[in-house]
Amino acid sequence: MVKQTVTIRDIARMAGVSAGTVSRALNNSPLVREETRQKILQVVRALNYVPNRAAQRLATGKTLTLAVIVPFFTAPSVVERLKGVVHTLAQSRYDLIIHNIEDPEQRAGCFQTILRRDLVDGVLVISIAPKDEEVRLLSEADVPVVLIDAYHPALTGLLHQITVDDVAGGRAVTKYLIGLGHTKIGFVGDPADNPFNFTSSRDRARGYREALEAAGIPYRPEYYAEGPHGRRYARESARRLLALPDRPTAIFAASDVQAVGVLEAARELGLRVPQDLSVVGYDDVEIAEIVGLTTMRQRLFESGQRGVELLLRTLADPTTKPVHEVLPTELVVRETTGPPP
Amino acid sequence: MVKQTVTIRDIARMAGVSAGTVSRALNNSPLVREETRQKILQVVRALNYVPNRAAQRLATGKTLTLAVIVPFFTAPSVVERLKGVVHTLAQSRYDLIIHNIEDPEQRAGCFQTILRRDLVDGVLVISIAPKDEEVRLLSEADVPVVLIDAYHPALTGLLHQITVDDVAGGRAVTKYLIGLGHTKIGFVGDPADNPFNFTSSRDRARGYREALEAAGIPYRPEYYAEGPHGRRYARESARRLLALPDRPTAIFAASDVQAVGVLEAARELGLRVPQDLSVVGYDDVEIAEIVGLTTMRQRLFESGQRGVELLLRTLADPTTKPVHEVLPTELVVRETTGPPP
DNA sequence: CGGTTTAATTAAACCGGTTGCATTATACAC
DNA sequence: GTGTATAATGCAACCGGTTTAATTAAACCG
Repeated sequence: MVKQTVTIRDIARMAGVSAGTVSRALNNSPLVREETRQKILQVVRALNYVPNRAAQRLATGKTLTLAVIVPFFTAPSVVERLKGVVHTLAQSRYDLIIHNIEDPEQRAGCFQTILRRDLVDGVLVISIAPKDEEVRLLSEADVPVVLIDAYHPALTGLLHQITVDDVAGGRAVTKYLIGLGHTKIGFVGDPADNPFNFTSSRDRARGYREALEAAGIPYRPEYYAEGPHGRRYARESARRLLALPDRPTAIFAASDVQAVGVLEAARELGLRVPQDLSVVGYDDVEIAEIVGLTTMRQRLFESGQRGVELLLRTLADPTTKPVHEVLPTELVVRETTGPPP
Repeated sequence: MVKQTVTIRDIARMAGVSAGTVSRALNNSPLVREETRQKILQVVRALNYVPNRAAQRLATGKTLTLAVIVPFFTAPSVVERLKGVVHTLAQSRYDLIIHNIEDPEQRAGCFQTILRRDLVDGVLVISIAPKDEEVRLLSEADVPVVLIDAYHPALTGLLHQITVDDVAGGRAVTKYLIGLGHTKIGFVGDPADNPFNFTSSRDRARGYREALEAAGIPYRPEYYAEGPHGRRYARESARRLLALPDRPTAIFAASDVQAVGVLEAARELGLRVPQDLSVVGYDDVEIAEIVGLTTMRQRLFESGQRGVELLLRTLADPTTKPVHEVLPTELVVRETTGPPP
């Protein structure tokens, strides 16, 4: 065990006061005479004293640390949200510890250990929708939790939740394509049932079906393809769709990354975009602008930012009522969409 | 101050032993009879006891936490390295706290506070080359530090450093272009003198000049352009280069992101790639593959991974000699390069 | 000026673990 | 059986802050 170079008692001795007074002086207690405080601060500066974090935590029960649980390796949109979190937290005095979820099994253990008061003061969860059996764990956690891009109906009113209305977004994209004149519209997304319990693709697909129905266009199962997230799998899915005898004239991809896969498939097959095929993505991450992709913009960075704000507010005032905020989306039309051939 | 629900003394009482024995049992001390240990573990499980981290830290002087200092908002390559760090650390019992550097002023403060034993046990620094005045701070830090994609000659032998040979990389790219027959080769990069003290662009430019010289091609200052990192600025730089009366037939960009900017400029000007203009990037991040960019691949993820390994090794055995590892690079030829027109 | 409030300060008891040292239980040898 | 070495355990002192209660100093009042 290594002893600290300068402790509060050293400061106390040198300033000719007791440790308690030094502590109060540093924590801006009004119980210290201004003159005494100045003397103490002088010594503190002279010795370059910084209080021991572990001791503070033990004594106060506060950790001054927050945790973020994030599936870091899944999608660029997740990184963008994380950036929002990191940026906003930089202005506060909280430290941020990052817990990456690499595979589904880690989830349980992670939730179990993290949600304890002596480890962190609060938790942010990005893009991991709780399963039914995790609801109790989350609602009974003894630290405040904020879900970003994650949602469970049973948690409304218990936790802060920040989402977008993916069903409405999916509807809007599909309606836009229908408005262009398309009737043969395909969908490429993640498996509705996936180990991380990502719900966005599922919800966007629902909006897609609703919009078709509303326009009186029958839903054709052969136009719906799902596969693991990522460009490669999306490309394969798109290949299948585009190889159909009566192939779609437009494809709605559940994310920009997948839309790029669709574009690659189109290029392989010699289809011109948007003349032969229209493609729409979702998220508006940087790559969308680069490849000129029409997409549904989400406020990714802002979602992280907002999550931190809510968490900090709750920490400052634990009686804050948990809210469910729905961030807006916005269609960004670029060069991958046009009327059907 | 909130008291913990279950403490080590509760366990001790219920198991009919002393707190010290419980502590030893949980830390696998050989000083505990197997039978006693089992009895204790049983109680621990029954009460769902987890030791208080703050108390452990205070008592042992170990924090079980590492910090990573990273300019999160600058480039995708940085994110990729961070992923390597996060992934590798998941297998250890260390927590990772992330410190984002958003602007140059934060650097100093960040280094000052982080490098203290009672905050973290070790520090990783990604892509931030120390300035001369920071060298002392780093070498006198009372925790081990590993630099990833960052380097200072005065720190050799004092800290672990993981880099690539950017000068050699720049030379190789330029040589490759010369081999294709190009003699009019431009360079688009970051300012050699930038607030974050990023050195990679500067070094790659040096390699570029060396290769030109070695081939007997005179260096033309009007073929060299620098501007803030990012696609936009690179596009502007490229526009300038391509507007020259005797414009270059190839452009070497200091990063993939910048190479994409160059491609955009070429498209604007109606130049075909690679027939009219060859473009080479650096890093091989995901976007390079998507746009079919010829580039110099770096082992980004691996650099983070390796950094963690070295840090963990040093923590386990403080006598470990600090090394300077140079990771290899590899030219990946795709569709943006060809012989000059 | 003595008595009473009020303001500052100190002393000591926490917080919940770990660990050196003393002590007791157990094993072993003679 | 006693003596001695060894294995387990208990006790209490840490670690370095914060905070309550007790104490002292300063201010106020009639």
